[in-house]
Amino acid sequence: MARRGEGAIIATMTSPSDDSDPPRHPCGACAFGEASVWRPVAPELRARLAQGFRRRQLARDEAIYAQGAPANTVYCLSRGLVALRTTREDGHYSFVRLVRPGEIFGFRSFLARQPHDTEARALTAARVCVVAAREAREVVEGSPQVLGGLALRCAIELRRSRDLRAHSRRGDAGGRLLRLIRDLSADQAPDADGVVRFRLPLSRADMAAALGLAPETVTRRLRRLCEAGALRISGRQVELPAPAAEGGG
Amino acid sequence: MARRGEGAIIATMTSPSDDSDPPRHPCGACAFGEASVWRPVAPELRARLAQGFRRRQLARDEAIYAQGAPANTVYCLSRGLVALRTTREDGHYSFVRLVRPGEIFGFRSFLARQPHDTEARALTAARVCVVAAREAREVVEGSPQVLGGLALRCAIELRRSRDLRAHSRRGDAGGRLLRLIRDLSADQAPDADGVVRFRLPLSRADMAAALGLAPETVTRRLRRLCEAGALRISGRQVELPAPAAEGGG
DNA sequence: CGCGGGGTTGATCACGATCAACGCAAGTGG
DNA sequence: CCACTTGCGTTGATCGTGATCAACCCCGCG
Repeated sequence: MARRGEGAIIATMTSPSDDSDPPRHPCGACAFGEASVWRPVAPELRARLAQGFRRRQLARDEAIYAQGAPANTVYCLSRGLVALRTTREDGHYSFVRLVRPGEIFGFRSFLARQPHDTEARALTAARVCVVAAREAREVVEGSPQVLGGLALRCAIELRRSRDLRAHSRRGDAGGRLLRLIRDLSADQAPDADGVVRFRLPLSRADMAAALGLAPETVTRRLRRLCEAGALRISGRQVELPAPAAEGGG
Repeated sequence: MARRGEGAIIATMTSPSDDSDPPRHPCGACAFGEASVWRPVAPELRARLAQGFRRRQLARDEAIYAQGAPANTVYCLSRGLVALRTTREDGHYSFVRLVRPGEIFGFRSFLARQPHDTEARALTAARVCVVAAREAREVVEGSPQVLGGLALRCAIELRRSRDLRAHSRRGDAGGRLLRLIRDLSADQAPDADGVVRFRLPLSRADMAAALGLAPETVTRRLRRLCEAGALRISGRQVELPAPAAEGGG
């Protein structure tokens, strides 16, 4: 439950317990059964929830919903990574949020009853649990605890967003970039030698958008980070050496 | 109900209807009775809400709660302006949010059941409605609609925060600064000649923190804006000429 | 009178944006 | 199999911007 580093670009939710969790309600089948927003669902609503529930397998780069689309579903990511982006009329796009396993998305539009203001797209092969808005509303209206959980997630997300904004200027681009990559590697288990090797789920343009930089700057800073020995990167392939226990606090 | 400009630094909630609204429930006394989060309070809970309810008059620069303080209250601003700021260990502080009349604050910590991560301070003489967390929780647990309203506010705030982050880099510092000042003047009625005259509620340092700039840059850009005729400013006193109907769509 | 905080000004400089060109790999179609 | 295209990433050159450090000013205040 330890709070992640002050300036963490991306924070994790609770860690998945085990996949062997018995599927007691629709969402119980995923690893986040206990932590699911739908968890304390009233028995009489369980069937209703099951009705609006379905699971979806996503290929890398597959779209989940488009910007401006009506928000008639709430999503929970059980595997993989999902990016939330917005494109504006002038063509500029920004990286709104990275969704990690166990997190829900699409709920902001669901709560506000507005069309999605972001586009959701799988960054890797992924699996999402989908709950139709109609059933979701019934469940939410029937069980205040679920609504409370939703509100809590929203509050958490709000804090994260604020932290992001506050820290978006802190330090130089290199430091922020390194932090972003470290955060992206958080799910990856280190190799035997302590080095974390993984495929970067974000393009240079994505990283640039996430950090408020130009793609060229990302390239250059990455190279400087390489030269400084902070990491090795070739294309999307990253090697992140053990952080040498520098995380004091 | 028209949505504010895309890049509005600060968005307004609903406009106050009238002060003559009969005080049907504790919050009915303020101008936002109809729009209050506590509004659809169940009759049996009204007394409970009244118990935890009180009103507070604030002088300019008076603190409402400190960063790190336990979040045992939820606030609704009925008059004046309030600033939410965070200070970090290294001394740097950031301007998290400006609270306008009709908006609630302190609810994020209330929802997350965490101590306040921001400090709240009145920027002008202000009046807040305070609801004790204990009673607030009872009301929220007893009436899902109130919780729903709270969640909605949270969702709105989340969107605002995201927009802020996405736009925080857009355009040059001068443009963002002018937009900030225009937003700050939104409550002010224009003079007979169409010029809006008001006292700036933010210090240079606050504006800098809100925009991610250095105070010196704020000073310089303000002067350039003056020279360009976009506004007149002397100390905290601002004159904002009519925006020449440039607000297209 | 000295003090202190907020605000201003000046000089300097590193940083990152921008534009343009190029490399490279993965598709695509013949 | 090879030309062609397309998108992503890289490199280079240039330039404006805003951060930083330092000094100073102004004003209120004890």
